[in-house]
Amino acid sequence: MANSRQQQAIETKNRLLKAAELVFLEHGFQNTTIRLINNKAETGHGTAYVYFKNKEDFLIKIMEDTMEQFTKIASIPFHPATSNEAYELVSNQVKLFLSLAIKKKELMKVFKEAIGVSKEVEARWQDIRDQFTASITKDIMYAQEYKLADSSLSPSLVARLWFYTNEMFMWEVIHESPSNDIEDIIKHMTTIYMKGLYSNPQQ
Amino acid sequence: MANSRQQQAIETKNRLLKAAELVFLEHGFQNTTIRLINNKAETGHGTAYVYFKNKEDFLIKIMEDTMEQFTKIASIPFHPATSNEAYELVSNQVKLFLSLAIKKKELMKVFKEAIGVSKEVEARWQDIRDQFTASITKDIMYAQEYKLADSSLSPSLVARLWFYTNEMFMWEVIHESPSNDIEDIIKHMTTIYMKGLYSNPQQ
Amino acid sequence: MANSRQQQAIETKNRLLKAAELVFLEHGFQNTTIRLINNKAETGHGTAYVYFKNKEDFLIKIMEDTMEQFTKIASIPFHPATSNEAYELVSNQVKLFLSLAIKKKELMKVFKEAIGVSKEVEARWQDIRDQFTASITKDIMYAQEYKLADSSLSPSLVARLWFYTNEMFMWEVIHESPSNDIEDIIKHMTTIYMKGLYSNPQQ
Amino acid sequence: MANSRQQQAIETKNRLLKAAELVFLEHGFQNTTIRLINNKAETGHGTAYVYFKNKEDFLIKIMEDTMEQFTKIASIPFHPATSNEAYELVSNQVKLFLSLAIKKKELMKVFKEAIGVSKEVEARWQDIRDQFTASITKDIMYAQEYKLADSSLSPSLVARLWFYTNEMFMWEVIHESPSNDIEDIIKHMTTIYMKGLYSNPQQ
DNA sequence: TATGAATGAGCTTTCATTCAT
DNA sequence: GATGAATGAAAGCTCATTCAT
Repeated sequence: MANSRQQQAIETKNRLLKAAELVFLEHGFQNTTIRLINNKAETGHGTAYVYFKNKEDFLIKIMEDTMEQFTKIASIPFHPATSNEAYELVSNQVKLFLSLAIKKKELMKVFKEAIGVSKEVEARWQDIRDQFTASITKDIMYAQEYKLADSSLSPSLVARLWFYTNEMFMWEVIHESPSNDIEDIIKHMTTIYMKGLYSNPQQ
Repeated sequence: MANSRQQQAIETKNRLLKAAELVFLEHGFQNTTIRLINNKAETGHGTAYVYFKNKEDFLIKIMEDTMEQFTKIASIPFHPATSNEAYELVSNQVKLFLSLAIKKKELMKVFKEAIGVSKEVEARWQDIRDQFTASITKDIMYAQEYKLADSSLSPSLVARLWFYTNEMFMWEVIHESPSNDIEDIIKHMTTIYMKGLYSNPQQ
Repeated sequence: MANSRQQQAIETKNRLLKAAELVFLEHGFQNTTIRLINNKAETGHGTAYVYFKNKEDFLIKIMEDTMEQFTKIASIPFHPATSNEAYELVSNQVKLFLSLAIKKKELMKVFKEAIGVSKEVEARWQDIRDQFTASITKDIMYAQEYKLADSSLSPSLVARLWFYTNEMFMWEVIHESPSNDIEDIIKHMTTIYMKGLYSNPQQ
Repeated sequence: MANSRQQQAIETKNRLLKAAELVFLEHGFQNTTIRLINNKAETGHGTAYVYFKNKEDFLIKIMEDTMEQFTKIASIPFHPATSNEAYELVSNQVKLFLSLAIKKKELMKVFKEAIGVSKEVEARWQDIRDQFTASITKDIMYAQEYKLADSSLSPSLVARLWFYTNEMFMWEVIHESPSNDIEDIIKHMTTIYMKGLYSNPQQ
C-alpha cells in the first residue's frame, strides 16, 4: 500500500514526540538533549533530525498541542445580562484555566523554563498570549456594549492586564505549596478585576 | 601592607563587576561566559573565580544593586486620606516604577533573560518580589484600616496581584514598541486595581 | 515495453547529470552532496545511487565530456615546414586551449578543486594529461625528424614540460584578474618553449 | 621562575606540532583529525585548540617551517658572467630544489593534498609561489641587464613560467616511479628554459 | 592575591548508504 | 526502475574549572 510508508513515518514522529515529552518531564528543558530523546524513542541518532530541527521544535509542538485545550476555555461564550452573571462567567473561566494548569502542572513547568531559555519558544508563547487577549478583548467589548463595563477603558489594554494576572497566578499555582487556596485566589482576582479594590462593596 | 592588599582586592572585584555588566549588556546572559568577563576586565582566567562562583553570581550582585533603586520607590510613604488621594499616590508610584524600568531598559532585559535561564537568579528575583509585596501589603492594610479599601480581601494576596500586574507591564514596556502609551497603561492599571472594570464610573 | 523502460532510465541518468553540473557550479565540489543533486534533479534519495557510485563518479563523467573538446585541439595536425610555421601552429594551439578554458572557466574551477580533493578524480586527470602529452610527443618527434627541433632532447619529457606550462597558465587564467594579458602569456610561453630565454633573438 | 610557565607552553605547542606532523604523514591531510593529533601528543581534548584554530592551522605552520629551507635555495646569489655560467647556476638551483623536495617527499605529498583541499592552505602556498617568483624575477632582470637574456620578455611572466615548470616536475618526482631520471629532467628543463626547443644547438 | 596552562565531558550535526516497498 | 524512511558513524568545538606557581 502507498500509505504504509507514510503511516510508518507518522508513527515514528509520534513515538519521538511521546519520548520527548517524557524526557522533558524527567530532565527539564535545559538538560534535555536530542540524544536523550532518540534513546528514549529507541530510534537512530539521525532520526530525530528527520522530523525536528532541534529541541525547541519538539517543545513548541508539544506546547501547541497542550495549549489547544486552554484556548478552548478562552472561547467559552460570554454573553452576560447582568454584572453578577458576568462575575460568575469570569470566575468560572478562571477556575477552569487554573485547574487545567494544575492538572498539567509538570508540563507547564517545562514550558515556563523553555520560555525563559529560548527566544523561539518565548515568541511562540507570545502568540498564545495574543490569542487569549484577542478572545478576552471581544468579551470586554461585549460587556461595554451592554453597559456592564466601563466604556472609557481600552478593551485590548484591559484584556492584556487581565491575562497577565491570570498568567502570573497560574505560574504561582503550578509551583509546589501555593500560599493560598485556589478558590481564594480566584475570588480575589475576579473581584479586583471587576469591582476594584477601592470600590465599597457594601454599596 | 595589609590594607593595600585589601584595597587591591576590592578594586579587582569592582573591575570585574563593571566588566561583567558591560559583557552582559553586549551579549545577553546566556551568551556571556566567564572568559569574556575576564577578558573585558583584563584579569587572568582564574581571577574571576576568586570572587565569584559563576556567572549567576555576577548577575545576582548586579541585579541586587540595581533593584535597590526600585525598592526605594516601593517604600514611599502611603497615607492617603481619601480615595482620590490614594489613586494619586498609587498612580504616581506606578509611574516612577515604570519610568525607572525604562531608564534601565537594557539591564532589565538581561535580568529577564537570566531569571528565565537560571533557577538561582529566579529565586533571587522571587526574593525581590517578596520585598515589594511586603511593602504593598502594608499599604493595603493601611487603606483597609481607614475604610478606603475593601476589608474583606486578603492584603497579601491583593499585594501579589498588584505587583504581578506591575511586573508584567514592566516587561512589556522595556521591549521596543509598546502597544500603548505609558500614561495610558498607568491609568488603566490603577483604575482597574482601584475601581474595577464593572463598576460604573459615572455613578 | 522493455524499450520505454530503457528510455526512462537514460532520461533519469541525464537529468541527474544536468543537475549535478548545476550543483557543482553552484556549490563547488566539496560542498556538493548527493542529496543536493537528487533534490535538484527532483529524484528520490536512492535514485542517484542507481546510476552513480558517488559524487566523484558524477564529476568524472562531466569532466570527461568536457575534456573531449580540449583533446580535439590537441589533435590538430602539426606538419610545419619551417621554424616560423611551427611557431605559428604552436602559438595558435595554445590560444585555442586557453580560450576554451576561459569559456569553461567555472567548470574548470570545479575540476581543479575536485582534482585536489579526490584521488580518483586526480587519477582521471592524469589520464587526460597523458593523452595530451602523447599527442604533443608525436608533434615533437615530427619536428625532430624534419630537423626543426633539437633531436638530443627526449620528446616525451619535453611534451610533459610543455603541457605542464600550459596547464599551470590555464589554472592561472581561469581565476579572476590574470596578472597579464592572454596574448602576452601566449607569446612568452611559445617563445621560451621554442627559442629559450638566453638565445639572443636579434642575431 | 617566571619563564617556566612560558617554557611549558612552548613545549606543549612543539609536542603538538611534532605529533601533527606524524599524524599527517601517517593519515594524509583529509583523514587527519584534531582528535588524532591530541591522542598522539598525549594532550587533553581541548589542548590543541589552545594553540591552533584547526588542522589547516597545524599544516600551515609545518608548511611554512619546511618551505623556509626551499626559499634559502631561491635566494642563492645569481651573478653569471656568461651564458654557460648562467646555465650552470640555474641547473644547480633546480637540482637543489628537486633534491630537497625528494628528501621531504612524504611531507610534500601531504602539502599537495592540503593545497587541493583547503582554500586557506592554497592561499598560503600561493604566497610561497610569490616569494619564489619574486626572487626569480630579480635574477632574470640581472641577466637582461647584462645582455645574457632576451630583454624583450617580461621578467615576472617568465619567472612564473619557470617556477611553474619547477613546481610541476617537483610534484612529479615526489611521486613513486618517476618516468625519468632526475638528472635528465634537470637537463631538459634548463635547456628548454634557456635555449628553447627550436634553436639549433649545433650553431 | 592573581595567574593561565591544561583538561575533558559530551552534544550537535551531517550525510552516505541501505533496503523494503 | 524508483523511492524515501531510517540509520549511525564520528568529528568539531566550547567552556567551566582546577591547580601549580
